[in-house]
Amino acid sequence: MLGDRQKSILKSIVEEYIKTARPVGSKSLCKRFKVSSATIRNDMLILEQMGYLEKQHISSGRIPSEKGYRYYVDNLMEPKKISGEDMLKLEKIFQNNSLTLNDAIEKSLEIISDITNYTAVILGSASRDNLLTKVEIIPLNDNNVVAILITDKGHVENKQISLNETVDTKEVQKTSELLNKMLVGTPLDEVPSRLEFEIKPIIGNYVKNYEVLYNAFYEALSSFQDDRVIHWGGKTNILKQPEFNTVDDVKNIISKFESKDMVSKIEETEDEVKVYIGKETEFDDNVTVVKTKYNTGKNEGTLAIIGPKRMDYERVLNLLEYIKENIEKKGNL
Amino acid sequence: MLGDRQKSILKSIVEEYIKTARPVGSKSLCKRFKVSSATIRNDMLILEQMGYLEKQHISSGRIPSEKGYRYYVDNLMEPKKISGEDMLKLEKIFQNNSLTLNDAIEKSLEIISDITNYTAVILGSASRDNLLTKVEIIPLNDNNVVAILITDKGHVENKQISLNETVDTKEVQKTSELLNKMLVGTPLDEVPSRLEFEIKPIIGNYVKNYEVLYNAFYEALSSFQDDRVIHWGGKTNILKQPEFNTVDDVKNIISKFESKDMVSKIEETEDEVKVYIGKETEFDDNVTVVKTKYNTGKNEGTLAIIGPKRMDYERVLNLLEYIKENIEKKGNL
DNA sequence: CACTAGCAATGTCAAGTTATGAGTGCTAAT
DNA sequence: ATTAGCACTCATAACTTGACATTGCTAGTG
Repeated sequence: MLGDRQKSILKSIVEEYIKTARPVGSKSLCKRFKVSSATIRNDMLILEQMGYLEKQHISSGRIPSEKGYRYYVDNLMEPKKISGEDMLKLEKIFQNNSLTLNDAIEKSLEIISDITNYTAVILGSASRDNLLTKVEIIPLNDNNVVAILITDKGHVENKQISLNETVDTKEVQKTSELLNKMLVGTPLDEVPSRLEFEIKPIIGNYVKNYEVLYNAFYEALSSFQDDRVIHWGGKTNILKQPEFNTVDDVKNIISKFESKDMVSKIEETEDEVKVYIGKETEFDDNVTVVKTKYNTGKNEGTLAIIGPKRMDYERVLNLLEYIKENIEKKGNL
Repeated sequence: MLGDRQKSILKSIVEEYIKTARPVGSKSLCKRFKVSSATIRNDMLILEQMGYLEKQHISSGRIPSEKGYRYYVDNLMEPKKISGEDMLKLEKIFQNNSLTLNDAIEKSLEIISDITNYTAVILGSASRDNLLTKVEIIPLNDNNVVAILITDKGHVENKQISLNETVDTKEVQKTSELLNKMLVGTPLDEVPSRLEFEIKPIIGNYVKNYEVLYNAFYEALSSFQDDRVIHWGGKTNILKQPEFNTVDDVKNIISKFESKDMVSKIEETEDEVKVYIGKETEFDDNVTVVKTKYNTGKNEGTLAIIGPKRMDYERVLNLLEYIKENIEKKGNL
């Protein structure tokens, strides 16, 4: 479909635009291809007609379209090795055995956001993937207790509970034992339904005054559902990119970062490093998201890099690939 | 110092500017004061010379200076009662007894941010004010445990710990018991030093292989130090204000919201509702922060509203006052 | 047939121009 | 003490201009 030179021109334009953020004109490519600018222009025209390039206005140079970036990522870019400098910073983290996996993940993504100037996000594992390991109920004073849930991934959730009436500590204790006996091993997102259908019918047999306690716990344990650890690296880095040069663009992306459905839009289910460009992200048309699920057996979640569509794909893909591998290696020890 | 009409003119200008965000000209005040625009201008000139008013350029109307807002807040504004509508929304929260104090605080500040379109912040109590109530150590697998700290205010912190070598569960258990015996009742910020000077010298008597455990716990418990619960309401609300109409202003305030010393800049030590305008905030020259410490005996922290200097002071002050009172009433039950 | 030289056409951008309107400061009169 | 009147200043928006970059097209060339 595309001639060799056309592919090569597309590649050059994408890479030049990634570097400079300015539309690329035909003249600037003459030397590299040893043809006249008119020839380049002819090829550019074809590339534009096929949807790989765009113009900002009739007499501007060309910039890659989303289709163009996609073609570049899928067919043209050449994997570069991670630079020695970058490698050094990351190796330090993964060779430090006293860091927990979570700490290593957070630190490495912070480094990526630092060296790339993009924004990095880590989403902890979804509640459906966490099995309840222990429920702890700790009394604070007459009316208040703290409920703590610990999951098999080491994730901890807590919620303070206010009991309308003073309840005997022993009853609280019994409830706690019952919950542990019945709920350990349950995926976090099934806790509410098991509370309702398995605990509720029998709790009266064990615990006096059970209604107060049951209601309080039901509300507390249900509220964990959509809680999710989010860790940001370089949250405002993306604002440094020249594409965010209007007030509206900046406000818009910041609002999206703070919005409630950000988690669901960013979460990745695929096991490899994937690239989503512009509309493909379903998050924001102006950005590219490179992301992957990591899974160490004990622990899983999503790693994501958010940057402009004009992203340094070769570099970011390799960095993320490298980190994913090292996380999974470390996690399997 | 200031004549009655001059005070009244200042009040009008502040209130008009709060409402419209546009400089106020002399003509627009003629009707209200039944004098000519020239007379108003003469007074404006005096107010400007005394530092209460400013001009954006030589032929613009006047806007209040920081000193002008300060004078308005201290001397001119008249406390308005909270509107019935606002009151209704807030009462619902404080009359719901099954909400914990923390939930009530969060919900009420979210409502304030909603109805005012400013940004609300809640800072949980500082670690120095939290006494350790319990340390829980929960094993996940051979190499990993979760350490959980519970404080008397119901605040929970947790940290996963990776042990380089496999350690006998019994030893972990003993360490946990020792930590509880020695540390319960300690303010959170004194935990590290007590670990070092009281636990370290004796832990060897109780626990085999204590070095691995001690080091891991030291690192984990020290990392809690500056952790602090921050809860935002309407974090991006402030961007809706017309004063944030350049890219730089938006980037600047967002960066400040994300910065590490945000907590220390916002924390309030005074027990009443206080107003900090512009430079007085020591946080950002373009904003006003209205804030107060709340203290229920069991629980304390800071409530803050961040908005433009052109803030609806009468309303915000009363809302915050109302919430503070209700929090403390509820907390003392 | 692939390539090229040349050129008119079209757009951005920055700088300069103009007209309009809002609002001030000052002065002389009441 | 207050006012009417006027010259003055400045922001803003609309328009103009010239410099520049780049394109699409056409007529040629090897």
